[in-house]
Amino acid sequence: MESSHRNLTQQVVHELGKSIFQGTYKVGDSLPSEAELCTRFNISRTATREAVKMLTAKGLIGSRPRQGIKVLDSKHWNLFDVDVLDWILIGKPDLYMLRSFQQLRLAIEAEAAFLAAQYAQPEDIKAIEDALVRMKDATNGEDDTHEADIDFHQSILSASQNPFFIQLKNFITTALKVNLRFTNRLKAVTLEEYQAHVDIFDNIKAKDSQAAFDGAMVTQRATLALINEQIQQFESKGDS
Amino acid sequence: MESSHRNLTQQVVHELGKSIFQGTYKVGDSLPSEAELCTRFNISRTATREAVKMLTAKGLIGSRPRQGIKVLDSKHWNLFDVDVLDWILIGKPDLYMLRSFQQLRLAIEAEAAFLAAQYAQPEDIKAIEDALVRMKDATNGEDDTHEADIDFHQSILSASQNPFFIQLKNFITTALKVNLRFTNRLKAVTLEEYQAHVDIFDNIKAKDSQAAFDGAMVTQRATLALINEQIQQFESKGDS
DNA sequence: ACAATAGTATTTATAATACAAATAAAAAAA
DNA sequence: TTTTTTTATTTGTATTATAAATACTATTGT
Repeated sequence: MESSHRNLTQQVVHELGKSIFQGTYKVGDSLPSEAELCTRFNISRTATREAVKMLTAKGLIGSRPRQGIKVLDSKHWNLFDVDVLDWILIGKPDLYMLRSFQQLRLAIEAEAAFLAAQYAQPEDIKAIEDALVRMKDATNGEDDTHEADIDFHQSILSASQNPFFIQLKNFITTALKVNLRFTNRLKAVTLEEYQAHVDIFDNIKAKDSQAAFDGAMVTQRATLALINEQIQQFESKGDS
Repeated sequence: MESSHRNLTQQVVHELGKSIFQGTYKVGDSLPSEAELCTRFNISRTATREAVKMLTAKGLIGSRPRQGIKVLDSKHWNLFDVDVLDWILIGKPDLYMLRSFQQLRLAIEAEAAFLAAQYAQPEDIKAIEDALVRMKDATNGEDDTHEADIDFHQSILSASQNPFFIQLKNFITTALKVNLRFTNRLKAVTLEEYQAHVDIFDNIKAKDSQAAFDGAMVTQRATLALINEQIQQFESKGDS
């Protein structure tokens, strides 16, 4: 039995949300009617309707009398919602989705580094440094590389002191997880990658915002280039 | 009577959402209990609960038995939700909020221009150009400057072909509106500003992504610098 | 045959009531 | 004082009933 710590309504929200991103219900499709959802999940109309309302609030579906419940066009989806990002991940994103993540990551993380260099407080610097230490330890197998990596990027966003960048922690975290799916290296980050992180940190600590920006940008563009190569490879294979 | 085209639940969502961003209920505060909300809005528990669930889905509030309904910490708020952005605007954002908007705008719009140069389809180019024409007309008072400006920025985001950038249209639109609040120029954009837009468009059309990026970045950094000046002025005035 | 109209059926929207579950606060016991 | 038990309050879920919206059907008139 999964996620029984959540209440009924939230479980249904999760199930339906997953279904949408797994393609069970596509854009424009009708979901089962309230009545049918009740019987299918064996719950009351109250719980069903509340679940529907929550998905409505996240921009995934819309409901009108007689017309039923329909999946809205994806332009309405709140892609930066924590739950939605979870469902994207569960829905097994493809290479194109990975690229979309990386394209926005690049934009956000470079400027976040810039702002961190300007506005980071001592405790922010410490948080970044801590994550960095754990990354180094991880290269020796002493810690989880991936978690430390996530913490590193998250603490830079925090250091920006900007609520919008901070809210994008969810997005960046999911982006890193998607990335991991494709690169699926069994072990630590390379020393080269680690050094790039250190360089960015040094520039943030030194309050050299432009250097921090440039450093992050170079790293991110490199990652994006790799993804584009993979896509090109994939597409030429498909053409033959 | 306002917003009577929406159904009851959504009206309550709007009222409560507004209240939170207007400071009626602050982070950590309890909202009135379900029972009290029912009497206050003169609606059934059904409608009340559905409204609460929608705000919960947007990350604004949380509810637990006996503890009641509380405003969550702002780090949980879905700041990129259309409704939330509306409420931010209604809540009369200050200079610091304006800066936060601008900081993220800068990151997004520069890279969006970069991607637009790479991936824009003919119809995207046309949409950008159309907006540009309407902006020029607006300098002669023939059209609404602000709307044309919004369309210009939105169509660049569309041209990126990236769902995440496209979802950020709401954010950019709100950012532009917040900006307008502070600069509150009665009339058109200056010719200088207009020319900057044209330059970016030309580079996108010429598929020179780096130039498009640089052009957008310069413009955005200039805007940010202006805001920072205003903040500095404001802060020095407050110190005296 | 076609168009406008009226009627019907289906689905969501709202209301009202009842009870269950969680939990904070108070009372009792150790 | 500390722990346990009880109690009261609030949200969570279920059920039933009715209203409102609207797609579909039948009817009517031309």
